[in-house]
Amino acid sequence: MEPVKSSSVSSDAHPEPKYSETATRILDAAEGLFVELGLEATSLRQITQQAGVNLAAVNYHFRSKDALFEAVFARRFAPWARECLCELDALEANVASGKAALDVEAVVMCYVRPALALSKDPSRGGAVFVRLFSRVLVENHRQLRETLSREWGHLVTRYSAALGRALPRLSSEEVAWRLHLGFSVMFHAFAGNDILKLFGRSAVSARDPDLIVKHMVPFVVAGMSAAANGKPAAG
Amino acid sequence: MEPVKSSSVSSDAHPEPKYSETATRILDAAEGLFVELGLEATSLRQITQQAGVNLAAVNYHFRSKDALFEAVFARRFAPWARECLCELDALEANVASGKAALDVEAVVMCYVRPALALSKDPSRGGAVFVRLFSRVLVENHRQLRETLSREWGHLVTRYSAALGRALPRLSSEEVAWRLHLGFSVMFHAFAGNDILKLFGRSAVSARDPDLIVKHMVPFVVAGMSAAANGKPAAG
DNA sequence: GTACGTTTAAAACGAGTGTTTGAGTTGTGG
DNA sequence: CCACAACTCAAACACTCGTTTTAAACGTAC
Repeated sequence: MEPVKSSSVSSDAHPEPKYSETATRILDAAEGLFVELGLEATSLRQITQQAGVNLAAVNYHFRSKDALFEAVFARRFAPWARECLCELDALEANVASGKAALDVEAVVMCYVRPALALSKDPSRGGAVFVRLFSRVLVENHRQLRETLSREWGHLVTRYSAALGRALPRLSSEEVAWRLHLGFSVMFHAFAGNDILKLFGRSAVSARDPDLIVKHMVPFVVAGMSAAANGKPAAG
Repeated sequence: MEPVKSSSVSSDAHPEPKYSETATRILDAAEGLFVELGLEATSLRQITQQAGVNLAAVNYHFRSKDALFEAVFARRFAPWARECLCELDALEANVASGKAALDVEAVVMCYVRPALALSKDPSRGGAVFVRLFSRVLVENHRQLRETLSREWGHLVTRYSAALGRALPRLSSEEVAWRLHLGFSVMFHAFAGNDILKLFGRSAVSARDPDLIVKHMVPFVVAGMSAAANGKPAAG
């Protein structure tokens, strides 16, 4: 009676849940509407109408609206997180074998490359998922806390360790701040959260992923590598 | 019959609308709930209950839920925008009279000082409003487009011109990108959007405004002042 | 006192929500 | 053929939403 899949983001090997065509259509429609209108403002009837399926199908394939939201998110998040980990593993392997230097830019690129690949691949959600991710961050959805915090926390720990090795003269507290600030830029830049635009047109075409990377990486690398407390803050 | 105030953010001089005590209590309650739950997820009944007023009062003092949201936002935004403009005016006056140098940090501080003052002043919404602002940015609320775009656009033009003078060797397109990226960090840092935390605990106590400024300003100044395309992006 | 504009109170309205039900339809294996 | 899943469908459920309506209380001027 109930085909409800287990909704862990990824437990061990590759428990990637396979969805039926109807379920996939629901996920696709929901993904687009959630990012455009928000979770609360999107009704199941809008989703099923856009997906061309019956209303009850969403409660059949998924358990509830909240569970659907979780599934929408988990479907995209897990592969992307795996890719980030692969980048970090590759970097550390290359550093260990002397084939690469562990500098700030190398760490930054371990995040930029998966985000760039994701942004350019519509079959994995493309930029839509990145925007959904940023909404989740700001809106603080409770239902994703447990699902996310474990995997995400692991990733953060890895990035933090790598950046700490790239910035050996900084205290661990300062490394944490650099990571916090640097990831803030990268994350919101990929999500297209253009504060300068704010409903108007911007001087910056902030939606082309390659352009974003081109201008963003030097900015982030310079910020992360800034001299420790070169100047007092409040002048 | 209808005490509905004009809801322009600020037309000319100081048309600061004065609200009755009931209306103020509604605004305060709505502000907190909107930022905590989001616009759609917050019901008028929650607002009026927390404010200790009757349900119909919100449709009497304001016209509708959307108009209330606009009023909540406008009440905080206008004074803050004025403060930003004052900072820019003061900087340019000091530069003109030779009392100050127009460097990147000076421009950054023209944004940081008002944001810091606002964050530390609960009587003007404090950090709550900054978080509301960031929700508005990400959620792309239609009802604020017209209200905001004019004033905000003016502010952006001023900051852009100032930064352009502080970075004379950069093209105007690159200046726009620096402004975009720098404001992204500052804005989300003040809003407390901690991507590293993401529901878990963070290594960074990202909610103390003074600490934020201390670590953020060197980061942003270094990023904005980075050498133009010092390194190719994708390796 | 009466009259009036202002503000609050409680109840009701119609529309839309997430969810459930139960019957109907398909496809596959014995 | 039948049985048994997997799945779809239309209708209904109980509920909450924003908004409106109606009546009542308040202060002030005549």
